Amino acid sequence: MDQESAESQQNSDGQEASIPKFAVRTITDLAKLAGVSPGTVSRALAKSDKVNARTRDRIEAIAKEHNFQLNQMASKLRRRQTGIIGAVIPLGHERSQHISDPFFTNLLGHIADALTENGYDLMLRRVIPRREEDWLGKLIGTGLVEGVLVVGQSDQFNQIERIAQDYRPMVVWGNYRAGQRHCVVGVNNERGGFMALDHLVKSGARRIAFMGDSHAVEFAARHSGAGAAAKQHGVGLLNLPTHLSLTRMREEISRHLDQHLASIDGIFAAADQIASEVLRQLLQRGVQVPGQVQLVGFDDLPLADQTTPGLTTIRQNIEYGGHQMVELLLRRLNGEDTESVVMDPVLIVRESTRGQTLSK
Amino acid sequence: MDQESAESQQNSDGQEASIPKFAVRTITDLAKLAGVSPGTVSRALAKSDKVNARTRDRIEAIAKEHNFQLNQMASKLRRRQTGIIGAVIPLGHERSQHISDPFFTNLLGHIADALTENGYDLMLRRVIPRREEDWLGKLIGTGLVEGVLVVGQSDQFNQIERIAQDYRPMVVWGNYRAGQRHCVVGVNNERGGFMALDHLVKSGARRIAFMGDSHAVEFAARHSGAGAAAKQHGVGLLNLPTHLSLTRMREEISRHLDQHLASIDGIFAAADQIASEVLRQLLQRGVQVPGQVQLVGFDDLPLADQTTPGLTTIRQNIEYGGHQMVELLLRRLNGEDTESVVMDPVLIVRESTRGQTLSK
DNA sequence: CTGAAAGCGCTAACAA
DNA sequence: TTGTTAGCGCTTTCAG
Repeated sequence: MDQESAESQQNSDGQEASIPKFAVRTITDLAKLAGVSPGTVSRALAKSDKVNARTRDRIEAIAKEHNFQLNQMASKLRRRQTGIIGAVIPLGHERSQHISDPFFTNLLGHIADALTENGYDLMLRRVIPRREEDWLGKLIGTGLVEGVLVVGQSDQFNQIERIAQDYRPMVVWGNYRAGQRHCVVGVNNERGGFMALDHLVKSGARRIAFMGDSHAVEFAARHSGAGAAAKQHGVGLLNLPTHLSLTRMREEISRHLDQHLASIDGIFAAADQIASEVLRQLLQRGVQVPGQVQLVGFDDLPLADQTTPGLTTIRQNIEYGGHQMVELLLRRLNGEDTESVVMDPVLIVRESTRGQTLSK
Repeated sequence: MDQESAESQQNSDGQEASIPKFAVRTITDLAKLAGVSPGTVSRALAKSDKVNARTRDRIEAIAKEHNFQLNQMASKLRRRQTGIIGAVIPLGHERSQHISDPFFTNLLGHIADALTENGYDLMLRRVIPRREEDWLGKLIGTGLVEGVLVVGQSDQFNQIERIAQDYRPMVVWGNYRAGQRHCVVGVNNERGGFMALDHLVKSGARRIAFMGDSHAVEFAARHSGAGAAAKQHGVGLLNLPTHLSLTRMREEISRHLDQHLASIDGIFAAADQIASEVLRQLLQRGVQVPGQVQLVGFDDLPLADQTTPGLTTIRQNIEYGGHQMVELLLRRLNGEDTESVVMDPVLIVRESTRGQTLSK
């Protein structure tokens, strides 16, 4: 219908006074300008070698001049590849919707970088599993994403496992459980928990409390590992449930300390943020750390090195983990079948314990 | 060609033993099963009222049974709407690629929530402007995103301004400068800086240092506001450049303190993370806070309330800011032309200063 | 209320 | 090396 107006440089509506250049939005527009067919333009822009170098350069020049960019939607549809990876953070174990665990946001940063390096884009989604039943299936089934990275298992182990049965390109950050189906990257939480408690005992603590939220798989594993170590050493382990959201955490810790401070000399906090708040409340109460109570955290976030005294903690290599997740996903996208990666935790001794390094 | 095999339930390849149900991937497959045309299926799935309620229910049932989901790529292409918002964090002022300012990741969380509530998806991209020349244009021009949220201006004010000239659906977190073109949401940094310094002076400090990275627009504004307050009170303001990346920050602060500690009694750190590290190093050196040196931060991150002594700081309402950004973007997507939003900073007095509240 | 038909903008055979 | 053609899977007129 109005193709003939395409060539005309003048604009009769008189709106745009400046440079009435014909807007070149489609590959066909560009083809017309270059005097070639759309197919050739497509090949040129894809830097295909099946096109004359000279024409390619010419087309590229025109494209740049009009700063033309391919319509990704169309391209992706046709090629049946989206180049998009979905990252989803399930918030099942925290009612508070707005919690932002610095560990996860950190991990996400590394994931984003690794994906970008490999030419993929990242679609981020935070979901409250309770509200949306089939949160994973809904993300996957639409054909929008080529693969999925799940950041944290929350309390959704079974749901993830179910999806993994017939969906390959998925990698999960979390805890590995023997015989599981989905490909997971994470630290050996059980072992980390064991090390934390072992270190406390070897540093002289005898009446030790665990603080964390055992509804989340990873925390549960840390608790279980700590329990094993306690048993082995013949000491008890008091379980004091504590959530991650700051406001809840505060009052819970306060209550825990009110009730149990007198009878404990060691605390294993299942996350550094918890440890940091515990430390603060201990100091506020005039308790000596590590003099009266020794304290071990988990994660080795930057903040662990920022408190006074510095926090003894169990390190997870978050950067390595993020890159590992992406690499495994890429392999899976490629048809390979990858094993889970369980990283060894490392004990970092700072000043919140009396400094006995873990004897191997 | 092979349409006739569609109806057949048996699979001659003998691969899948379990439930050889015909895979229904396209709207056309579904249409066949339901005995209607693709168009009707499309309408039914879109819950259009131009379709018989009974047929709609039937189609929905079949869809659920085969858990069919629309191919988003195709749908988006056809409707010329992607439902995707791009969020981009420019990392221009930090060489270190892997910095993850907790303030921004926090903000991002709120943005993600607000977008989800409005049915949009979020595509996240972190860019190093130096490497990619036209980072904003490249994100916008592809038709992949319907709008863009820029999280932090970094040192890219001009680039953003350039794009804003002819691209409407963009909202930026950052500093407002009179007469600027792009729509920005942020706190009045100049004023915040003023308040911080004013508070230090009113609390008795006279020889005050500023620590921050003035290459970033927002920090520069905080510095400038602090300078104005200093001038008004007739005190000096020492500028001690300090970066955000932890390793650099550490040595810089250490050096600053080596050189200037003797001659200062107040520090305004342009971000809470800087303040927190300053505090740590001060305590380590046995300096009394606020006794010998008073300290004010900026942001009011959770960590500001976690240090001992607690950090006096300038609060930005990050949750409100995130929601505001999304709301403005939605309005712009709707054709409205929105003004920038400049929020008032709030002084939060804790223990790192001697506690004089800002006289109004 | 439903079906037929025409594309969204691009890519990939297949010919020339 | 280039042009032509046939769709990717969906939505949306336009008839009926």
